[in-house]
Order: sequence, then structure tokens, then C-alpha cells
Amino acid sequence: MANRKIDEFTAVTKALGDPNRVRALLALLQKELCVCQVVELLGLAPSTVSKHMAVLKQAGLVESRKEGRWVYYRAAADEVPEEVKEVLEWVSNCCSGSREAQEDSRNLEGILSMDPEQLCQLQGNRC
Amino acid sequence: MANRKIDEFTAVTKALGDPNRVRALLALLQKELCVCQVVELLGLAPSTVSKHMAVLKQAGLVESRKEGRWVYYRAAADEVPEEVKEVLEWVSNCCSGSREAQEDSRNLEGILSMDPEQLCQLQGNRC
DNA sequence: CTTATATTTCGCCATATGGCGAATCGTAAG
DNA sequence: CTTACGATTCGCCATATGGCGAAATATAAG
Repeated sequence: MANRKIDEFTAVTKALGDPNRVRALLALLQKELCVCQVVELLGLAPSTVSKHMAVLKQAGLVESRKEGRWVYYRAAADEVPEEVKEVLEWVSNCCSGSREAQEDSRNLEGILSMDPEQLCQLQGNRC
Repeated sequence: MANRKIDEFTAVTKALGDPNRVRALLALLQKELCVCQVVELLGLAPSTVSKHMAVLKQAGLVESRKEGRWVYYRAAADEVPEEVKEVLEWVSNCCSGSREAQEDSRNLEGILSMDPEQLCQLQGNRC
């Protein structure tokens, strides 16, 4: 990210400026997740989560992969500028020890224990 | 900043989410400045700059020092958590090479060449 | 004590942001 | 082709944010 325009830098910091996006990112650093799983984790509407994912992706912090009807997101890792990796590490170092992040990690285990299809059913056809 | 609550983390990232605040911070990393000088650099109203300084200070990124009627701000440095220093270094590494930052640096030289008192006069008694 | 002045606070406005539900899109399955 | 469904886009609302000028604060100077 060195030598970038300030606006590009603030695109990243803005993306990291929302607690729910940080929570999502911390989860995505642990595991690749589909939107439904993030919805379950954050307790937000699918449309809201989708928007958050778009912001994180626009900032270059996450990547996505489409598989059938599902879209999987993960923290940026492949062929990514060194600076992005450093940012992700920074976020992780700063937040992964927090109470909220630890609780999210615990919830994430439960979410991962069922398959996405089953999960989406439980969400009352919200997505 | 390790193990902080996510809200404390986003206080920092939010503070870094505005281009004018980043520009101010980059200047403050180079030199301690009074509000009038930042006003001159950014071309914003004194009240606006004052608010920006408050946000940066709240986030722990800058410190201030009062000297008579003047308030001087500088990038946090003394007895500051290691993590804050790393953030400041990150901002500097990311942005100080940008065109905007370089232009600001050039303008800053001119601003520093006159004394603050003189500068405030030129600002048409706006502050 | 009064005046001048650097900064901050306050009140206001315009725009941005985060949230939701409804509608749309894209793809798998009947 | 039609249906089902996960994800996204759209339209809307409430709140947050960044901007300014005016008023208030605090301190130096007369």
C-alpha cells in the first residue's frame, strides 16, 4: 500500500471503521465463509452483510469465490500486496484477543458444524 | 492495541478514515503544529480542524500541548503503546509517498517559514 | 478591568453510512 | 421452461459525519 493515494488508504481504513465488518473479517481470517454463515454470525440481514462484504472486497481485504448459488468469502491471501497482509495481521493482533472476537470464534464453531444448506433453511428463507 | 475491544480498534480506524485527518496526521508526524498552521495547510475552517484534532486525540494518535493562547498538536510519541507507534509508522509508510502528501510537505515548509502570529493575521481574523 | 485573539463548542445543513425488507439476478434442480 | 433459493441490488429510513459560521472560552496584552 506504500505510495498509494490517500483516498485509497482511507478506503481501507474506512472499511475497518465498522465493528461488524471487523468481526466479519476476523472470522474470514479463520475460515472461508459463505454469506449465510456470516449472516448467522453477525445476526444481520443478508442484504446488510452483502453490502459489508462488498466494502471489504473493494478495499482489497477479502476475496470471493462463487460456487453454484453460494458465494464464499475469505481474507485476502493469494497474490496480494505485502501491505495488505500486514494490515490483516494488524487487525488480527489488535482484535482477535478481544472478548467479542473470542465469542464470535466460539459461535463460528457451531455455525461450521452444520452445512450451509441446513443453515439457510434455519434462517427462515431470509436468504 | 492488542487485546483491545473492537470498538476501541474502530475508534482508531475511524479516525484514519478521513483524508483530511490523514493529511493532518502526516504533517504532525513531521512537525509539531498549532491549529492555525493546520488550518492553513488543509484550507478548512478552524472549527473543523479543531474537531478533527479532537478525533485524532481521542483515538490516541496525537498529543497536544497548550502554550499561551496556542495549542500545539503532534503525533503521539511519548509513553505511547508500541501499537500506536506501529500504526503511525503504517500511515506514514502508506501515504507519505503520495502526491498529496508530498505537496502538503512542500506547503508545510512555507507555512513554517512564517511565525504563527503572522499566519493567523493572514487568515483574516478567522481564528 | 477591558480588549484582542487562538481555540473550542454549539447549532445548523448536506451528505454518507448502516440498517432493513422487497425486488431482482444467477444458478441449480424439477 | 419453470421453480427454488442464495446473493445482490434497490429504495427507504434513522443516525453519523464533515463542513461552516456564530457564540463561548481562555489567556495574553493594554
